[in-house]
Amino acid sequence: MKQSKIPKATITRLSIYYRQLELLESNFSYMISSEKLALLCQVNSAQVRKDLGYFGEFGVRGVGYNVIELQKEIKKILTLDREWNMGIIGIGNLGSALMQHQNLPARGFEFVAAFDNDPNKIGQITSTGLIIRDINELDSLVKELKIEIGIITTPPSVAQQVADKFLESHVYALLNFAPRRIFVPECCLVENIDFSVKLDILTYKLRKNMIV
Amino acid sequence: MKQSKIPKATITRLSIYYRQLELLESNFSYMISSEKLALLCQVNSAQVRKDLGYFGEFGVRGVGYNVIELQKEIKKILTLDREWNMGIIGIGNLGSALMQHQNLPARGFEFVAAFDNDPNKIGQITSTGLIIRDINELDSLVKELKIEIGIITTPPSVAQQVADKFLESHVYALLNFAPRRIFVPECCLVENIDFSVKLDILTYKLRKNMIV
DNA sequence: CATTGTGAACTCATTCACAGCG
DNA sequence: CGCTGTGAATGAGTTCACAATG
Repeated sequence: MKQSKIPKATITRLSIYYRQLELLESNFSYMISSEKLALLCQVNSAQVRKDLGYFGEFGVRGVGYNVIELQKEIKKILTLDREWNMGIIGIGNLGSALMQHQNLPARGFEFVAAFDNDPNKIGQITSTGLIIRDINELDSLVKELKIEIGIITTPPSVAQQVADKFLESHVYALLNFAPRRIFVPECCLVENIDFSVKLDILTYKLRKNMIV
Repeated sequence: MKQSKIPKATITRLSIYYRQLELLESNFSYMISSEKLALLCQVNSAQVRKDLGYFGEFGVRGVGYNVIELQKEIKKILTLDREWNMGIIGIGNLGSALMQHQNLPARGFEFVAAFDNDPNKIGQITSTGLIIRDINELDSLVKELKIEIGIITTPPSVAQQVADKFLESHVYALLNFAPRRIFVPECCLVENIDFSVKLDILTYKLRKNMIV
């Protein structure tokens, strides 16, 4: 393992390869070449080999990669070979939708606590059986439930405050769905998911491609 | 306008600048320097100037950019200066959450039709007042309502079929929330939003940063 | 002998550094 | 004088091309 400067895009692609491998396994594929996997994931085959090459030699020359073995390796690389406890703040439509997402628990991501600041919501039970808590309880629940990942599904106006709360409670990995950049110290990881940005990209390209 | 090879990331950032400018306007800021805007958007100031430079000269040397003017320019670049009609297929939790999203209509993105294949859902009214339609009605409604953007919020197993349906109906810009790559011809635009990929990135980095 | 693994070549993107200008 | 606009320098990421090999 020569962990020399791994492109961020490589990690994204590993995640995509992984899901494709799950699919291949469920179709009883035994081996796969970088060429075929690349085709399925819509990348270059050299890209697949290089991405994997950052972490080891997982293939057999002249043959390809064992589907199940490669899955296991990527699982290890991405640290998906364990459970991750997540807390979510902001139990609106989006937050509720995420909590009900079937795929997440299947992949080791578990919502263990839900928070909101709306007195009408606090105390209610989510469809997945969690009691909606007051944000003031965050600190104690993070400790008790070993929450390591924070999900922000609040309106943008309070996203920063919510991020600060997570930090105070020592949750240093955040997934931010609010369409606003949040500021965090060096030690904290943030990934943003902003679908209005994606819509903007579509409309830009639509005009540029002269489809419109 | 010298549209010579504009990085895709530039478009993403323009969208981010735009939202930041909206915020600045609501705070009654009149002018902003590339330095300050860069700080707010967490990028390099030369990056801001270069991104804008692809499309024109919008600033005043020695002074900066007029907040309202720059907004207008970016709006034009991203084609946000008009309405976009969207159809959505897959009215589960995520689909419902998206339709209720306040920000989208405010920015010109309107859900004008909702589709599902579940007979129990078809005919029901969404919280935003749309009748849930059978997917067979897609073709006629695309024409009638001038749908130009398709949103896919189905389970991954049917994402490809749904994409094909959109293509048959001449919807050539798709936003795919299903965690599966979809295959489309050259002429069609796809943007993927896959939050489990983002979670995988977080867990990878968590271990790498030795926070865990 | 088909396919991996990988240095080298290339392409794309970001940042520097400063001339140009209001 | 201060900040924009931009060519030039640097850096990052992808693809090529082929030697290595099960």
